[in-house]
Amino acid sequence: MDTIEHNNNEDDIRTNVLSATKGENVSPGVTGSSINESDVLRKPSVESPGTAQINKDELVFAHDGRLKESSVEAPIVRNNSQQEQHDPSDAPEQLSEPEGTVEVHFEALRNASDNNENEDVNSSDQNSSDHEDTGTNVSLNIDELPDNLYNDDFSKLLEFDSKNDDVLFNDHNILNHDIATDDINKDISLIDPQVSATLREHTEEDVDQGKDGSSPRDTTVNGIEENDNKSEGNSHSSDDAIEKQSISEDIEKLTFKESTVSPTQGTPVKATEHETLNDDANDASPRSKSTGDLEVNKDTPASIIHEKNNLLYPHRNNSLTPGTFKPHELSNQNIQNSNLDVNTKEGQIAKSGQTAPDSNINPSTTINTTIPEEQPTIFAYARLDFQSFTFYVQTLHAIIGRRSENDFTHKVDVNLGPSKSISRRHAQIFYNFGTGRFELSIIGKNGAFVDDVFVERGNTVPLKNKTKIQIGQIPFQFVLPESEKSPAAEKITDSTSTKAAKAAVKKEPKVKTEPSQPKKKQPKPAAKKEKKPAKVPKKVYTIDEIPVEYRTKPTFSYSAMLTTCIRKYSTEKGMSLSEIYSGIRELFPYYKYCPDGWQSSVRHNLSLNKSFRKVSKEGKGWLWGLDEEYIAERERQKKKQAETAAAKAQAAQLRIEQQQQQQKARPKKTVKANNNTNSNDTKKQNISQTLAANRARASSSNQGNDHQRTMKYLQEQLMILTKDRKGLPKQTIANILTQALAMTINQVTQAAKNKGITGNPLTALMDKNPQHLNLILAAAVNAATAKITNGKIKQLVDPKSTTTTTNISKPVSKPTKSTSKSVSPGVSTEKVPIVSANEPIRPSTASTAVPTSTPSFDPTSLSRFFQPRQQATRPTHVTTPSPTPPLMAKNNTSIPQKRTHDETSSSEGESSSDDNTSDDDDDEEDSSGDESSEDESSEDESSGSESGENNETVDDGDKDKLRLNHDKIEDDTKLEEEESADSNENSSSESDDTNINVNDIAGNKVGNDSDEDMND
DNA sequence: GCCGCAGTAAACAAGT
DNA sequence: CACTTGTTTACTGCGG
Repeated sequence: MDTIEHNNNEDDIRTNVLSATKGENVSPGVTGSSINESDVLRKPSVESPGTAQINKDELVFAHDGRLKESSVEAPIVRNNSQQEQHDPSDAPEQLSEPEGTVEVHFEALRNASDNNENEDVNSSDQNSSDHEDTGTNVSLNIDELPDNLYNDDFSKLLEFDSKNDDVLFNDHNILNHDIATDDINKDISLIDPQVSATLREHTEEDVDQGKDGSSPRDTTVNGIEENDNKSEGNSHSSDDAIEKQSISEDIEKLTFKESTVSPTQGTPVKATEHETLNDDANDASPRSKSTGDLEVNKDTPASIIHEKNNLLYPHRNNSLTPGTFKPHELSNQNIQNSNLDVNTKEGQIAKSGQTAPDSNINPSTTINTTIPEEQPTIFAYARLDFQSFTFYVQTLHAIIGRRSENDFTHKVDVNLGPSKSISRRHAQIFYNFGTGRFELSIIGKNGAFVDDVFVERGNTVPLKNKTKIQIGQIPFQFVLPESEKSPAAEKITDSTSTKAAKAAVKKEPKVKTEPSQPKKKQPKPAAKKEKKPAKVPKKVYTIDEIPVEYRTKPTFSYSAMLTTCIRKYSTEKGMSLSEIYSGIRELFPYYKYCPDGWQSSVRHNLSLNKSFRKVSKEGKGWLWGLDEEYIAERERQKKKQAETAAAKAQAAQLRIEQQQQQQKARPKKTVKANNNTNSNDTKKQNISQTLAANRARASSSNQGNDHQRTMKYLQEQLMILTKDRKGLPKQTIANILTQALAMTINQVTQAAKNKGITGNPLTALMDKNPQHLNLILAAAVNAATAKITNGKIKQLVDPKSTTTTTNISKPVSKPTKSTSKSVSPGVSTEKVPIVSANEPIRPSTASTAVPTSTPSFDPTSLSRFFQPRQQATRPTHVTTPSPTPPLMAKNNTSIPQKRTHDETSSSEGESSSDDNTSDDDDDEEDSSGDESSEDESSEDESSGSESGENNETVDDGDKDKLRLNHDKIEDDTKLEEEESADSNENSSSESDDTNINVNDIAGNKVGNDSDEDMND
């Protein structure tokens, strides 16, 4: 049951730790508890007691972010509690901090939001030193921020649709609403579909958070493994699952079709088996009716179930072959088709030939009322033998529960009758591809007995052949077809650990049932074997399971990630490999969901890259650290190169300009003597130099300026907005502001990102429609206030009163006017039309593109500003106020197959392009920049690449700044920009996680940004 | 087309 | 024996 994605011990353990104390209410982005990641990480061996680990199902993503396998055994079941969490209605609660703590630990938030795992962490424990410091050092990470504000208004504000552009830039709508947090989450549905989807995903993720850490093995209870993870991870409330499904229905369906398991493929099991297996062989008993109370769900429209299944279990390659049971006569097709019938028609035997829409896709559950002998074999994955009837599991997922007479929204596949002791959704049986077996997730609050062992709600246990289950007063037995018991099957399952097994799993895990007993009689032995296979390859996540923002591979190079990770989490002694893995997962949740393989790259990088060194030895492995000197040195070199390049370029530019002037002066004269011969060369030179210069300039000055300017503006506005503090203490205010700022940044950027908008939306918005930005800020402040004050104060500011007070001083250097032209050459040239989800919005582009502040804002202009770069280059697009630029729409559409270089380059690379240095290097250096204070300070302006980074990660930088701001605020609530000289390294790594926050990471070059911010 | 860099994969060895 | 860790090598793709 332990299908936990990371089999790896330490990692898992850590993650477990993180997820362990998952609070009951895990709010996607907001977590009251603060977690010290580093601490968490450091506790390698801490086992999460009783933590429910979530088992995520398998969705395979290629390392590059492509979806490799669609197969999803949907871990549909999850704890109710979790479900509740997901429930939008709960959201308000989520907002409030559990502990009523006024202080918001951003770190925790980050963890929570980014890594759901963190949420799990006990708030109390987790508030570790780092966070405690937060009082002053409030670090904002984008990640920390709740991905979504539970506030209609807010979400509205963030809608970037073409149609939303207006909204975004026009206040009126917003003003009409109360930003009271009460409304929060009121209806996610109102939110942009994407957003809502995101929300759901987040929630789910939250639920799943623990999964990474999932302990390799499940705890075994009397031979029954309790897989909390699974239960949580796998078990999503069916409702949620459905929702998800509905969201991605189409996609899923497609996938599913590919992966469709045809019953025919299965090894037929002979009727005899069935009989043997089934003591009750008399399945024949009229199913539901026979039992009286028991009913096979007819209510549940089979179609729904089918769909669900399809969606949930779209295993392309993982084909689980149903075995055959003799009793019924159902041709394969019939069976398939019949499923629906069965479901729909109560008490009736499925009839062949009936075609349900989806019938061919998947076999569904069937109740067998007929006498076995009379009937030919039935193809089914498993069978539930009740006293008076038999339920054939022909789908990979079946819900067992009490059908509510009135409420038809609750659908159950197996109706256990009216007894109130049975929840409407009391349990789910589903096939876990990860573990290669059927599992039972207990959803009902009253739990269930499995093999005479009580299983509480939220737990998932493996189902072996003849596993006895009792729900309420109704006992039944889970029976696998004989084929499943076959040694072959066992082998497959057993060998999961091996590559072959993995491959097998991916391709065609035939009957991946548990290695149940070769002999039916002994289910227990099977259990034994199960343990071995316990190590499931890795959990494969369905797209739906993966939060949108984590579907794309981070643009950071491994070296950058490693640098960031080590900076953030490492102690003097260094970090172990497993810790590094965990750290990366924390920082870049993408790696929680993607298939393994990246670890190899990590190791490769550690070994190969001189930026990393072995610090000390621990056990069999080394503890890795950074070679700051090397990094600094490299950074310097890059800087130099960049500078020289910039200088060159500038010189060239000057020359050109002079030439032009001269030409103008004397138009007649063709070309200056200076270069007829070299004209071409010079041209080239000039162009390249110009580009370089522009880049350097743009990145360093413009971007930096924009960034700073934006942050400053936000700070100021926040300060203004919160003039009336309503008696809240400084600390609280600081926290609120921090959070609000982070929320704003996060939300805006996220929204822009979702819309495929590139550039720095914040800056653009600030320039274009500061009023709107203020509204967003106000909403964020209120949301943050409500959250931080636990709802005591719902509205700290009146959005209506927001006004733009400050003049936004734009750097002169910026190309103000034509957005298209203004775009820095370097940027413009970039190919990437599409912005990957991950791709941080480039501030630089946006900033540059952003026309100088214009008094009147054109709502439609938003699209212009945030157009993908390519478009940006094109004047036409820019000029045309197309409400919905085609490109923009991409958002979630799909998991980027690969992170395109564009993305990477665009987000990070763009800046780096100047240097040409590999991203990694840049990143590293950048990060290293933290190390070397000089670099940082200087870098801000000088290094184009870095600046680019900054730009890229506006959010990050913003966050950093936010943090700073908070500090400032706390101190005096003054906006003074003086920055205490921060010890770069220290601050980054230890004193404040803040410096090197996830945000930073997200922003690619953490170090620089943060440093800059700090310095600035 | 060459070169360098980065990413990926694989093989292999060593340690636990 | 299985797994992790670390190193090395080879290959590929991209960009300059």
